[in-house]
Amino acid sequence: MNVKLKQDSWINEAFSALAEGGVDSVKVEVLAKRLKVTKGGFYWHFKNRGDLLARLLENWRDGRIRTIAEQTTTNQSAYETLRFLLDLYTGPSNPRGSAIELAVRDWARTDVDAAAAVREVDDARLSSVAALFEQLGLDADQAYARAFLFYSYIFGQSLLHTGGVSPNETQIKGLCAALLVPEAS
Amino acid sequence: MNVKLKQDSWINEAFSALAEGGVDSVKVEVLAKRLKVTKGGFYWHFKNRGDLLARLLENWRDGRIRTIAEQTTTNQSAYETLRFLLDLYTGPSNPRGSAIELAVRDWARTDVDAAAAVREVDDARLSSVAALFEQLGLDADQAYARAFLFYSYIFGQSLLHTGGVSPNETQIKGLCAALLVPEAS
DNA sequence: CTACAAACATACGGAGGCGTATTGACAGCC
DNA sequence: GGCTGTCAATACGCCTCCGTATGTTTGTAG
Repeated sequence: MNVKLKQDSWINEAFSALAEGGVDSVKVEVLAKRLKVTKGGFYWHFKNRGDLLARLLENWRDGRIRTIAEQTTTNQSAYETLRFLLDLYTGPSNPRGSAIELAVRDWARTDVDAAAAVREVDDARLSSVAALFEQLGLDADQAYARAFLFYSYIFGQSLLHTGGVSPNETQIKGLCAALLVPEAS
Repeated sequence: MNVKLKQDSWINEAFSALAEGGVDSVKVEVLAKRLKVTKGGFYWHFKNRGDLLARLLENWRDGRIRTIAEQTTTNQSAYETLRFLLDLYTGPSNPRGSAIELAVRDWARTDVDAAAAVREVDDARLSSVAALFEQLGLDADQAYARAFLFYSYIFGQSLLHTGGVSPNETQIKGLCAALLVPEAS
């Protein structure tokens, strides 16, 4: 109960640190200072730093898988759902979430557990979105390819740092959306 | 001369560390150990650690901009050039280069200089590839949108960790390529 | 052979990080 | 009021890393 709350406050602060500076900046003593406590209690809630990181990973993985499941089991049309997802992850919707996403993916480059979590999340997302594309009449391979491009584009938004070269941004987004999501049949 | 060589060996080793573990793992004493020397000489070649990192950034930026310029000023058709680039960055062509790319982009999340370098590289790449799409008959906005998707897809290859859900991979790549690069007019 | 500069070695101080051990504070309950 | 479990404070040892200061070698020009 209350234990869970205190644990969660550590985890929450750890996610913030993860978002701001990657795994390497998730440091016990830094988190303690931010929570206005010393690290004395940390080792009550967690076995060690690795334990915290493992919980971070579980937490992130489960949340992402649950979210994509919720977002794709609406009673809207597949077309509308796809458009909705694209709009959702294409704006400055959730900077913290995007930062965590990128941090975890970078983490996955050097940690097998993180890589496994990312793989599970990606599989869930790709199959969910591919299912939506299949509802638009595409065969399995076509749908999977679209889903892959779909998520690539979303990550591209966070990853590509474009300066002034970009023309009117909203128009570009519209063109990309039109290329990714075929018109409703 | 020889000075440059010794410096470059530090820089080269630093790039390897960057590829393997991100900026935070570019550590003076670790590099020294790998180079079978002590850190005594490091501070002869570089002012401090930040100096090394700045040189890494310049080095990466210049190399990437030069490379994309070379790869897009061929005497092949725009269509063939686009296909070539897609094949090049879609296989396991250059794991080290891809790792450095991702590491720098993660670095850019917390460092303004890194962000500036990434921005310059992205602008160069996007405008170069957009020019190719324009040669295929697309207008400026359409070409830019295609270029954005083009690079998003390339990064998606490195970023999305897909497990067994993916069907035959080469077929998917072909479908993505067909969606990204329109047939020659 | 000498002299000087380039490059590395050695040794130090300081900071920040992890993990442990011990003690202290503050519940709720009997 | 005492007991016990929960959580935090304090203090310690150890390690890694940065940066500096100072020696030590090596190459090479004169």
